[in-house]
Amino acid sequence: MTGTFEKIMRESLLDEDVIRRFASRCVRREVKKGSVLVRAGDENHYTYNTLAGCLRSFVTDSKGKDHILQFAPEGWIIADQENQVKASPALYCIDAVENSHVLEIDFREIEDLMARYPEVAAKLAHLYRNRIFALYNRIIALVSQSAEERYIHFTQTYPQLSHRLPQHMIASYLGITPEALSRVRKRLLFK
Amino acid sequence: MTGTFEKIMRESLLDEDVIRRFASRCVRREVKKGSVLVRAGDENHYTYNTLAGCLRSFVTDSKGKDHILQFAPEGWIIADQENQVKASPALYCIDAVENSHVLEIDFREIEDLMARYPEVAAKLAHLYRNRIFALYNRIIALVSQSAEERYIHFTQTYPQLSHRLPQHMIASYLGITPEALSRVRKRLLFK
DNA sequence: CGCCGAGTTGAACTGAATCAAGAAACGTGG
DNA sequence: CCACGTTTCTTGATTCAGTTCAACTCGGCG
Repeated sequence: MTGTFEKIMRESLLDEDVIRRFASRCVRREVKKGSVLVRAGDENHYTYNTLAGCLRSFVTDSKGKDHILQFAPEGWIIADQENQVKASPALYCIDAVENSHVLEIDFREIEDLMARYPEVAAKLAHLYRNRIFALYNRIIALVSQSAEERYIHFTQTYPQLSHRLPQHMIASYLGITPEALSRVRKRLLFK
Repeated sequence: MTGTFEKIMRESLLDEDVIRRFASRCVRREVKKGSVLVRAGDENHYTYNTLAGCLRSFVTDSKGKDHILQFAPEGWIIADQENQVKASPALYCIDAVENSHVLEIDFREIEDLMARYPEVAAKLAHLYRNRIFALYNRIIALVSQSAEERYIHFTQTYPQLSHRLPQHMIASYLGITPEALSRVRKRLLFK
């Protein structure tokens, strides 16, 4: 199974040995469910590409409550890049929701790649842009929809994920409590 | 006053005549406060770069309520790019919050620029990435903070904007009602 | 078998929405 | 420059979605 960055590089028609050199600097890791890849507050230089399984990123707020920012099932890229760009400690935690295979990539390798091969940067720009669309949609959902509407929308958008993930994580992602989600689901049974 | 894209092209050391050609295809427009640049549901091919004044983008939800997604004061870029990438009608409206000077850029010009000059794409990738950070922070704020906390954070992050904008627009951006914001402000006076 | 995390259910509470009405600020035309 | 109508902002009363806290069930796993 080949990583997302490799795929992008290949689509950008980079030399095979450039790709190999990049790939050689990525570390394939097998991580157990629950293991932590990035801990908030620590220094962190890695971006992860899930090959199998599922990762997530989350923040812990001032009241000690967790909020899931993103899930990263197969093929997804997940990272707390903000701390890396700004050279500050990690803001988010990243851990494994399931036993997973991941590619661990040094952030500087990606920066280097973007600087050296702008065609890769162009592809990443499209990737980023799509992420922006998704985030705007999530913001709209948060400000305009009820918990029930957001849950329905989630199950429709990510039908596979909504079966794989524990309910309390979905609740956290949707910005509601596990109790509230439980009640929403109960209500939906009668519809 | 030169546009943001021009600045990026110049930083990317593109030929002066390429820059001029791009600039010649942008339309400088003077828009009155309240005038609508993009109407949801319409076809739309433009990205806007505010030179002076302030624009905003917003959605109208199923209950007829507006939600502001973004403000674009001087130097900012604003667009509903999702509809353009997907060749579907606009999802958002964009209008002028103040009398403004804007640069109207055909989306295809930008796509073209990115395809032809990957170094520009690389710069845009960084721009997009920063937008992603901001959006994540906004999501975290929405799920973890009270209306009061979000308002305080907004005034600290955008002190200039928080004075220029009408209160009900700030409320809309924060995802609360104007009444709620009015009460929050009253409460803050006693602190 | 016993434990522990996940999910459910109930009851009380609360932050913000809603609805309604009034006050203040604004700009537009005479 | 004033008068008017239109937004914008404020304040109060009520309602409601979702939180909180606590107790209980269930299923898996050592």
